[in-house]
Amino acid sequence: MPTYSDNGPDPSEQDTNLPPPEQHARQYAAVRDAHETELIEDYVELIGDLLDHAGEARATDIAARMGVRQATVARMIRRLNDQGLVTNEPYRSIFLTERGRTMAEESRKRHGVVLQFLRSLGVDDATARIDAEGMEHHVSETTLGIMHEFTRRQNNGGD
Amino acid sequence: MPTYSDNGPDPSEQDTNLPPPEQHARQYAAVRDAHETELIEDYVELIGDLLDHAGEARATDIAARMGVRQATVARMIRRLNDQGLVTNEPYRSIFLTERGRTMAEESRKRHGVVLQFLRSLGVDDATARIDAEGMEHHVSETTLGIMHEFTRRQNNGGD
DNA sequence: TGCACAGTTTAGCCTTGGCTAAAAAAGTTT
DNA sequence: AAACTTTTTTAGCCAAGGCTAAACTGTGCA
Repeated sequence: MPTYSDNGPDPSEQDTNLPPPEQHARQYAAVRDAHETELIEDYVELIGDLLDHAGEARATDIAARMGVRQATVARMIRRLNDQGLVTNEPYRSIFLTERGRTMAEESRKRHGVVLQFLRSLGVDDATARIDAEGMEHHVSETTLGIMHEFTRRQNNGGD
Repeated sequence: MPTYSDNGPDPSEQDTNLPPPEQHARQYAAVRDAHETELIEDYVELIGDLLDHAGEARATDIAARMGVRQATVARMIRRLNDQGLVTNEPYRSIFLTERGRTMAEESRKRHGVVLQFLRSLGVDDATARIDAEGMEHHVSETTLGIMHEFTRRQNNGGD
């Protein structure tokens, strides 16, 4: 039976010491890597959501939902196109490529797991949505699995 | 006309519907805001840690631990100085101002709560450290409080 | 003392992701 | 069809945060 409280050696000591420099550097590098991809993922996820819910993804709607100007969106769309994540013909709606769809689906799933986890923890909906949006890109697969399991138990148990 | 934007409170539907555009935009805005401050906070936190543990904070050490070049650190130090977070004389070690110390302390605390929470959840130490580094800046006060409480219970209960 | 090396700083390049302003295309209304 | 509005695109500005290369300072050792 896996348990939640199976943490490592004496936690009271571990916080006060710094990790070795190389490990420390890898931690920050992981954060920087996440930053590089996360905006891309957010756009792709949003485009996927818009396609599903509204049937089309227009630059205006993306801009309104991202809270940025259309010019910013236009340039980002070009970048997504360059990276083979979307297809778009001038002055037409935007669609996801196969790769784009895969990314959108993964993002959506990941986002959902984090959001539900936060709700399961007892975080109110509005706060959970904001936090999930930011946390989503910094949660490893390992942690994501644990969050998923936690949520499942919480929902089964609290029935 | 699309109807997806005016969704009711029905909880089973909430995941599949998009939030209203303005709320959606505020979520992304919160993430962008966090990004603006988080690197600053990371530097200040690291400088505080180095001062505590090594007695001084040298640019070389900061660079090694952040995993960036010294030139990058040098410019960041200048920014921190401009913002009244550190004091530094040319070719000398770096120190925190009162404001810097406050920020470092808050960051350290926040970081600690998230890290311990992840450990309490059952995440292994190395993974927890990486995830905490990224998540730290995206966790609201509300959620932080809940995480803290969760950890406390877990540690008391699993004793 | 003087020289070499380590550490720091400066200068300047690149990409990203905001922005505004203005041009161009599409859509709507009269 | 012409005129007006909305949407999209393009051009160009700015700050942030990486980088390299080179200049400068300080320290330690022969």
